[in-house]
Amino acid sequence: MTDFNLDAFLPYQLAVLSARVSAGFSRHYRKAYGISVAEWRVVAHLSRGDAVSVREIHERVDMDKPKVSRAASRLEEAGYITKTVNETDRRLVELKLTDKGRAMIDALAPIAKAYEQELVGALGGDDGPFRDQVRRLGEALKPRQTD
Amino acid sequence: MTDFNLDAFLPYQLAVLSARVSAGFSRHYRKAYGISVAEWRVVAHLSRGDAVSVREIHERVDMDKPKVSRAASRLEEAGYITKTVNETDRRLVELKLTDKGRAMIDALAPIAKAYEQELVGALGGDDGPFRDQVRRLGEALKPRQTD
DNA sequence: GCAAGAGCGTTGCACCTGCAACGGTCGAAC
DNA sequence: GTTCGACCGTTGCAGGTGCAACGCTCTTGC
Repeated sequence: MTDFNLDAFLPYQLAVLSARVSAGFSRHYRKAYGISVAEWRVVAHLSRGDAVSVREIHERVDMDKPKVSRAASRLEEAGYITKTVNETDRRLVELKLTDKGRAMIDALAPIAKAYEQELVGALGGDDGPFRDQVRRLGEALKPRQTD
Repeated sequence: MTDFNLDAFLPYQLAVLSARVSAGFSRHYRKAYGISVAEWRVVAHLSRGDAVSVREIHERVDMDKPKVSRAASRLEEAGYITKTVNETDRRLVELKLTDKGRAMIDALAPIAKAYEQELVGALGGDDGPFRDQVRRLGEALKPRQTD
């Protein structure tokens, strides 16, 4: 009889860890700004400053197009970003932070850094090897087959 | 002006990694058995053999009660488990694998082990330190505060 | 025995997500 | 200039999720 120990199963451990980490951080912006994880990702990506298309975010952040599109719509409705049609290519929609959105990211960025430092502390202070392995695993799984 | 680099943000990296790892594994059972991640977790937890209540799974696996309840209902409908009321405490529902469910976990367990070995390989062969840190981080975030 | 409170699992509801399909726009070939 | 194909973003739809509230059952105290 198979006795499978879920607790020791790496995919499960990672899922639980990731959910806790995300929940721990999202509590910092969920209440204060009313945005979700998906919306946070879009805003964070826009913090670089230049206008970005939906497709670009879809490729850089790992979210599918509809998810980005809806997150952007919610952010626009909340006044954090603007959506304007690119006049040289009217298929593209340019997303851009408003002043309100900029203020939000300015407030959240240090909180994010601090939260990350908490995590690093929990790791024992040296996060280098851990991050390397996270990145290595992510790379190994990036494409799409194995089936 | 804040320039937040999402790619280097640990919570983001973990979320992406976890999603990829889960997707990579779920492809092994999604098509073959038509079950979701939540259902997989319930079945895996039931593989120990004894009947288990919804509440016990809710506590052990990190899923809230409604999620466990619905996953169990789907599994029952698919014929993988049975749900019976505990006669000594009629508030409790005992979940138990059917022969069909047992056959599924017997088939999936080696696949899960093999998949895990793939991940270990991608880590460079020595997964000990990585698992330690995953566990340590998970422990640090287990309770409920930071606010 | 009975009432109040706590525990367990389910259900309602609003929201989000994944996938496929769609309309609008651009570029290439003729 | 037209037509065909590709691309971009949005929308429909079915299904899953989180949270709160509910019904049923057990326990506790009287």
